[in-house]
Amino acid sequence: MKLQQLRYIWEVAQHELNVSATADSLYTSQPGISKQIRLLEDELGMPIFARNGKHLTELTAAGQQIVAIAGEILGKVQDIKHIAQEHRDNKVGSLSIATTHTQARYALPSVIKEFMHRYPGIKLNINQGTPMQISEQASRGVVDMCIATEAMELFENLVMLPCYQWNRCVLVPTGHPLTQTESFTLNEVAKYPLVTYTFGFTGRSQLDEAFDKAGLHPRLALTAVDADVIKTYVRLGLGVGIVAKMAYDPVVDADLAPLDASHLFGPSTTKICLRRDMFIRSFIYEFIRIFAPHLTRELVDQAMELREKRDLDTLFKNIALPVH
Amino acid sequence: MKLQQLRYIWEVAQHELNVSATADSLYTSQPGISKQIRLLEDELGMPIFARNGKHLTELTAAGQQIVAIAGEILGKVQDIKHIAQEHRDNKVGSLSIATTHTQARYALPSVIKEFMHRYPGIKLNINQGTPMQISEQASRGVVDMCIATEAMELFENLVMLPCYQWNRCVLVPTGHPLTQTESFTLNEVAKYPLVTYTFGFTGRSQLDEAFDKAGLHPRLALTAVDADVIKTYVRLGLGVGIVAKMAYDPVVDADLAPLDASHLFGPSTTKICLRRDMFIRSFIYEFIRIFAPHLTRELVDQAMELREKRDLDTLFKNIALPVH
DNA sequence: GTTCATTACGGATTCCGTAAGGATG
DNA sequence: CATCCTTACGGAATCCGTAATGAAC
Repeated sequence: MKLQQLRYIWEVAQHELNVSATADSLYTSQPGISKQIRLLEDELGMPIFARNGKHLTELTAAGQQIVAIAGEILGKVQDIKHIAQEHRDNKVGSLSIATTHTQARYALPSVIKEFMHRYPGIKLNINQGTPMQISEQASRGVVDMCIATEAMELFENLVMLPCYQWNRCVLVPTGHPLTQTESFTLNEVAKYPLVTYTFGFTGRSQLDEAFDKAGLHPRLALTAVDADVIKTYVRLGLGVGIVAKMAYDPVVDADLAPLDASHLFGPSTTKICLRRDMFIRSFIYEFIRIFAPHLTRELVDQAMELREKRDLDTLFKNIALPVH
Repeated sequence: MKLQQLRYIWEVAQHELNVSATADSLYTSQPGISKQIRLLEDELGMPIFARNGKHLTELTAAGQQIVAIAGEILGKVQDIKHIAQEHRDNKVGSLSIATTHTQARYALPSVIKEFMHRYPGIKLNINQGTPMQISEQASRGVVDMCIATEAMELFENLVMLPCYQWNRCVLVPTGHPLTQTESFTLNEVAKYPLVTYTFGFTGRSQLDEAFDKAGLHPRLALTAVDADVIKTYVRLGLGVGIVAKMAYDPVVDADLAPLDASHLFGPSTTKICLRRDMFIRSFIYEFIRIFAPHLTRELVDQAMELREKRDLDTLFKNIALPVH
C-alpha cells in the first residue's frame, strides 16, 4: 500500500468516480491512476470501486470505509507537512479559507488586511461558496477553515468556534411607510413583500423561525444569496429587504433606510469551523484571534478537544461574543 | 513522503532510536532505514531526530509530534487492511491479545478454547506482560486488545470495556487459626505477614486501599506477580496469601483453605481495552462477547464513540457485570 | 575495540508517461 | 462517435542490499 494509491482512490471518489477528470486535476496521466488503483485493489484482494464494464459506477461498501480512512490518512500527512513547515518558518505557508458572500464582502476585508500586514509570507486563498459547499470543503480538508453562519453543524468532523453575533435590519427606500413608525412589529413587516436571503444562506433560518413562530407567512418577492442583489431590488421597489446589519453601508446606501430589526429576529452567530484533529499552525491561531479576539489559542485548543455539541455550548456559554 | 518512511521513523522511535536494532526487527538493512529517514527529513526540511555525531540521541520537538501522527497513520493503514480482510473472509485473520498472568492462567483458557473452536481460521497470539507493558502494547497498536485490571486508564487512546468483577480470598494452609473464626476481619488478617501481588498487579491497588482506609500497615512477607508463586510461599508458611478467588483450584490446591474475603476488599473489575478508532473485525466482537456476554456489538460501538471516562461510566452504570 | 550511522554503488523493481485497444452510452 | 477505462511497453527514477567509511562510547 502506498500513499499515492490512497490519494488516487480518494481523489477519484471526490471526482464522481471519473478517473480522467481526476488525472487532469492532478496533472498526471489517466492510465497511471487506473494502474495504481488496480494494484491497490489487488493487494487488498477486493474491489474498492464497482465497475460496469470499464466504467466506475460506485464505491463498494468496504470501499466507502476505505476511502474515508484514506481521507483521514491524507489529512494526517498534511498535518506532518504543516508541522515541518511551521518548524522551519512559522511565517511562511498558506491559508485557505472558504466562506460566504456576506462574510467575504463585509466581515473579512479588514481582518484580511490586518493579517496580510502581519504575515506577508502567508499565501492567502479565499473560496466563496454556499454554506453547504464551504462546510463540505472544510470537512474534506480542501480548505483550512470555513467561516459562515449556517450548515456547518451537519458535518461531524468540524469544530465550530463562535466568533460574533449579528442582527438584521429592514431595508427600505427612504420615505417608506415603515420609516414613519417609531418601533415597528413583525406583523407590519409581513404586510410587504420581502426581499431577502435564499434559503440556507446568511442566517435565513432565524428569519423563517421568527415568522413561523408569529404565525405569519409573508410573501417572498425575491430571494438572493447576497445583500447587494437584495439592495438592488429594494431600490426597484420590489419589496422591503431584510439583510444583515453589517451589509448596510451609510455612504453607498444613502438612498436606503436601515431600520434596526434586532427586536424582531433572534441574533445569528457567525462561526469559524476547523476540522477536528487538524494541526493548527501559529498563524492560523493568529488569524482566528484577529477575526474574533476572544478566541485565544487556549480556548481554541480546548474547543478542539471536545466531541459533543453540548460540551462546546458549555465552553462558550460564559464568553461574551462581540455583537455586530 | 512515503508510508515506509513513516513506518521507519515510528519503528525507530519504538526501538529507543537504535536504527540497527530496528533494521533487525524489520528484517531489512540498516542503511536502507537510515537512507529513508534522511530522505524524509530532507523532504520536510527539518530533522526528526537529533544527532550527536552519528548517533541518534533524541526526537526533536517537532519530531515527537510527527512520530505520533505517523503512528496514527500506520494504525489507519492497518484498519484498511483489516477492512479488506474482513470483506474477503470474515473467518480468517489474526487476533493478538496482551494480558496478565492472572487472566491468561485463570480467566482466558475457556474463552480461548471456545473461540478457537468457533473460529479455527483465526491465528491467535497471546502476549503476557505487566499491566503497564500490555496497556502500552494495546495503546501503540502492537496488539489488538489487552485484558487486565490495572494501568489501562493511563492511556488516553484506550477504550475500557468492563467485563467482570471479581473478589479476593485469603489463602491459608488448612488448619490455620483464621479458618477457625466464622467471619474474620481485616484486623485479624493484618496480624499475619502477607503474601500477595506485587504493586501494580492484579488489583493490588484495591488491597492497599482497604488496608490504608482501616489504618492498617500489614507486613508484606513476599509479593509476586502471579498466584502460583503466592500459593507456593503460603504452603511454606511464609504468611497468609491474598489472591483472586478464581486463582483457587479445589483440586490442585486442596491443601489450602480459601477464605472468602469479599467483605474485606472492594471488588475489582477486569476490562478489555481497545484502541479508540480502531476497526473492529467481526471475530473481535465475537471474542469480546464470549469473554463478556453483556458486551454486545452495539454496546461496544457505543463505548468506542465516547471520549470521556465519565461517559463510559454512565454507559456501563446500569449494566450488571458477572461476578467471579 | 565495539557499536552504530552514513556514504557509495549496482541490480532489481517500481513508477509514469505515451500509444493502442475495447467497452459504454 | 465521443467518452472513458484498461492493457502494453519503454525510459527514468526509486528502492534496497552489500561493502566500505567514519564517528561515538
